[in-house]
Amino acid sequence: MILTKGINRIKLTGNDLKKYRQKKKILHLLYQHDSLSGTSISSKLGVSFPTALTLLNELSELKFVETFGTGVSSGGRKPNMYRLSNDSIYVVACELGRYKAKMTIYNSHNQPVTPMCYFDTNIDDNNLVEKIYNNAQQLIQEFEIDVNMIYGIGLTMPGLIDEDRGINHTIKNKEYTNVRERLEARFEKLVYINNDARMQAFGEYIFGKAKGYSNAVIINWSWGIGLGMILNGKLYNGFSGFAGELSHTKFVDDGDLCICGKRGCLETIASSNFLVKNAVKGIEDNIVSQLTLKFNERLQELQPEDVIKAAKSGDEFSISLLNKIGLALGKGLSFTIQLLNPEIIVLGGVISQANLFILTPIQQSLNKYCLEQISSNVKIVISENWEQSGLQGVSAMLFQRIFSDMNSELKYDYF
Amino acid sequence: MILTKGINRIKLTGNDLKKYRQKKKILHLLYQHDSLSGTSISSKLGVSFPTALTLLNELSELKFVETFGTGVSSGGRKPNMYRLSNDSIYVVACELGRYKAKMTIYNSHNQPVTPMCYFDTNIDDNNLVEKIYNNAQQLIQEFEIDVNMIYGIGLTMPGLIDEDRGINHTIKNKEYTNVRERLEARFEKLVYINNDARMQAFGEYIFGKAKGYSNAVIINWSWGIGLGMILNGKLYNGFSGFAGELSHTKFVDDGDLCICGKRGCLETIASSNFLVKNAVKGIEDNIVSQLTLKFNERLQELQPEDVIKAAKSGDEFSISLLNKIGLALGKGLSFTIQLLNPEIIVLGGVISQANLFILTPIQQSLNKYCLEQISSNVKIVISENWEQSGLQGVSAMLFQRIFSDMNSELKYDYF
DNA sequence: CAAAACTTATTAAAAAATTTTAAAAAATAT
DNA sequence: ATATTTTTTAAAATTTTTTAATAAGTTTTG
Repeated sequence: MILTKGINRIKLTGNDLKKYRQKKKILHLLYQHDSLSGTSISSKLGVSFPTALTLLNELSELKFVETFGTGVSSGGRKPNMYRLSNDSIYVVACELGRYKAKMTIYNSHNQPVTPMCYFDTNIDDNNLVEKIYNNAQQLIQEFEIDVNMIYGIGLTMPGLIDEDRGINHTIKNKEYTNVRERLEARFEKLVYINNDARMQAFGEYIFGKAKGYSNAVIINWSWGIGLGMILNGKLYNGFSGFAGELSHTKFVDDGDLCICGKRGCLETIASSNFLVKNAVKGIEDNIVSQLTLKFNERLQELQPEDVIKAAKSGDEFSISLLNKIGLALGKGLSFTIQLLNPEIIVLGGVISQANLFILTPIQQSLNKYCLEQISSNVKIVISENWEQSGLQGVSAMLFQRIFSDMNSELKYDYF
Repeated sequence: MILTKGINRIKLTGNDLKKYRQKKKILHLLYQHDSLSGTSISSKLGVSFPTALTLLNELSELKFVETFGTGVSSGGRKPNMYRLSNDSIYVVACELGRYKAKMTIYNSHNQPVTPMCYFDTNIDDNNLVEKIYNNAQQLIQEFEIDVNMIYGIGLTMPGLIDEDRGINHTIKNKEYTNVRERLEARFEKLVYINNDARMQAFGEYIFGKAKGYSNAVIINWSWGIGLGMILNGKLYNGFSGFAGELSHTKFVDDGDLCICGKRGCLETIASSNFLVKNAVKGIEDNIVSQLTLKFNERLQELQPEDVIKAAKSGDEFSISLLNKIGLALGKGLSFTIQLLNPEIIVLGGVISQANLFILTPIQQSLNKYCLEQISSNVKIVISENWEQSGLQGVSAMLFQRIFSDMNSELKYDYF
C-alpha cells in the first residue's frame, strides 16, 4: 500500500516509516470507527492536532480518505468528520463449502461491490486455485474494478487449517495442502485462509450477535458442529490451528462410528447427521409423525430443515429429536463454558433455526452440568446472519491484516 | 511513577505525555529483555537513536535505568548496554493457601529482596487485609526498603476470582469479597489479585516450563485440580474470571459427591482427594501394599506424597492408584486439548512429582480420546518450580501492569 | 428570546523537539 | 595495517508541538 507520495515499493526507514505507520493506523482507526473527527484521531494516534490533520490531508490526496460532513459536538464548533473512501480498498472473499464455493468483493465499508458469484468445487479439487482465480478475474472485469485497488484475497473452508502456515491439512492431495502459497503465487497479493467455523465466529464478532463480546463462543450447527472462539478480544486458532474440535471429542462410550474414525464423538449425537438418521429410522419404523406422512416415499430427500419445520408445526417426534440433540450439544457446551467462561454463545447453522426447540434443552443441560455461577453468566443467542457471517469474517480479517501491516513491505501490492 | 523531572502527580498532556509513554515503554522493554543497547531500543521504540539516548539519559538520572557494560557486536564498535536499576522498583507478592500465606518483595529483576515471610490466615479471615499489611510493613522495615520504591501489591489465592473487578466470589463474608478495593485502601498503591491456578500458569509462562509458548495449559494438580491458560500469548481469565474450571465438570454419571455440591466432577476421580481416600480404603481392606504396612496405625497422616513415594519404590497398589488418576486427568485434558489445541501442557502440584507414573496414563488417555493430529502436537511436561511459580507470576503481572499503564495517572504512587 | 459566556474546532506563526546528516570513535575482519 | 562495520556525538535540517488568534457552534442568563 503506497501511502507516501512519490515513493513506490521502496523499503521505508526513519521518519518516512514512522509516517507510513501513522497513516496505516489512521486507516485502521477509520475502518474500525466508520468516521472520526480530526481531534479524536489526534488523541487516538498520540500526536497533536496539526500533525493529524497533515496526515489526513495526505491520505485524502491519495484518495484513501474523504471528509464526511460534520459530527456532533457537546458544546462548541462541530468537527469535520473523516472516513475511508468507498472505492479505494477492496478485498476478494471466498467461502468454500462441501461442494460449492461462493465469492464476492467487499469495499472497506464491508459492503459487497459485486453480486455473489457461485461455482462448483471442493477442497480436494486440484483446480481449486485456478477456479478461484478465474472467477475472481471474471468478477473484476465484469464490474470494472481496478485490480490495483484489490489488496487481498481471503478463503474460508472446512478442514483442519493452520492459519499461520496457510495449510489445510484435510486436503487429501498433499501437494496441494498449502493453499495460501498457491493462491499467493497465482494472485500475487496478500492471501488469508482459515477454517469456516472460525471465520464465521469472527464475522459474528465483528458484525453479528457476538459484536462487542471479548469472550465469545460461536457454533456452526449443521451437518457437523463447528466451533470458533473469540478470547480476550481476538480470534483463537490454537497452536497449529486446530482449536475448536469439540465436535470430535468422545461423549458416548462405545457410541456410533464417526466420520473422524473414532466412536461416540459429540458429532454422532448432536449434529444434523444424527437428526436425519434418526428421523429416517423413525419413518422406517412407521412412527406417528408428520415426517412419516411426508417423506415415507422419499427418505433420501429428508433435510434437517424438514425436521425443524415439522417441530414448529407441533410434530412431537421431531420435537423429541431436536430435544435430544439440544441436550447433547448442551452437554458439550457445558465443558466449553466451564473451561472458558465466555460471556456469550452464538448459535448459527441450520439447526439454530429451531430456536426454542433447541435453546430449552441446551439450557437444561447447562443447568445440570455447569457451576451455577458460571452458567448464569453466559448468554445463549441465535445468529441472525449466519449465511453471510463467514464471508464477512474473511473480509474483516483481511482488512485488519492490511491495516496492521506496519512494515511498508507488503510482499504483493499489484497483480 | 514520576518519569518527568520536576513534575509530580500532575496529569500530563501533549509532548510530556508522549515522553512519559516512551519512557514507560523503555522500562517495559528493559524489563522484558534484561538489557538492551541504545540502537535496539531506538528501533523497538520507533524513534531515532539520539531521541532514544536522550530518554535513556533522563531515565538514568532518575535512577530507573543504569548502564551495564558493553554488549556483543556483529562487526563494529560494541554498544553500551542499558538495564533497569536493581533497586528502583519493588513489588510485594503474596500467596494465600488454604491455611497459610507466604509473602516476599521482588525487585524488577524478579529477585526476592527479602526472605519469605509466612503467616497464618485464610480467605475467610476477616483480618486478612490487616495481616497482609502488617506483614508487609514488617518486611519493609526490617529490610530497610524505601516504601516509595514499592509500586504494587499482588495477591494470589484460591477461589472464583474476578481479576477485573478485584473480587473473590468464594469468600463467604460478602462484605469482604472485594479484596482489591480493601487492599488499595490500606496500602494506597496499585493492587492486583487473581486466582492461584492462573498466577501459577503465568509464572510458568514467564519464567518456567511454559516460557515462550503462546498457547499453554498449566495444571496445578494437588488436592484440587487448578487449571490456568495462556492463549494467544496472554493469560486468559474468562468473562467473569471463572475460566479453567475443568475440575468441576461432570465426568462420571452419579459419581461421588464433590465439594462443589455436584456429583462426579473430575476432581472426584483425579485429585489427591481421590488418591488419599482410595489409599485409605485399600489400607482398611488390608490390601498388600507398602502403605498398609506403614500407615495402618495412622491413617489420618497419609499424604499424597506418601503414595507417590511408595509408587517410586515399586508399590503396585500405589502405582495402580496413580494410574487411575492419570487416566482420569488425561480424559479431562483431552477435552481441553481438542478445544484449545495448546502447544504445551505443564503439570505442577504434588501429583506432578509422580512423573512417569502419571505421564504414561495421561498419554494413554490422550491417544484414546484425541484426534491424532491434535494430540501429537502437544508436549506434556512437568514443572520444575511449581512452589515458586505462583509468587513469581504475581510479581511479573504487577511489573507488566506498572510498565504498561500509559496514562500518567496511576492512582497511587506513594504509601 | 437574545446576548453573553463558554466550548470546541481550525488555522497560522513561534517555539521546541526530533530526525537527518556528517564526522568521529571504537571495535572487527581481511 | 587497512578497510569495514557499528556505535556515538554534534550540528543542521526538518518536523512536531505549542501558543495564540479566529471561527463556529452550545449553554446560560438576564
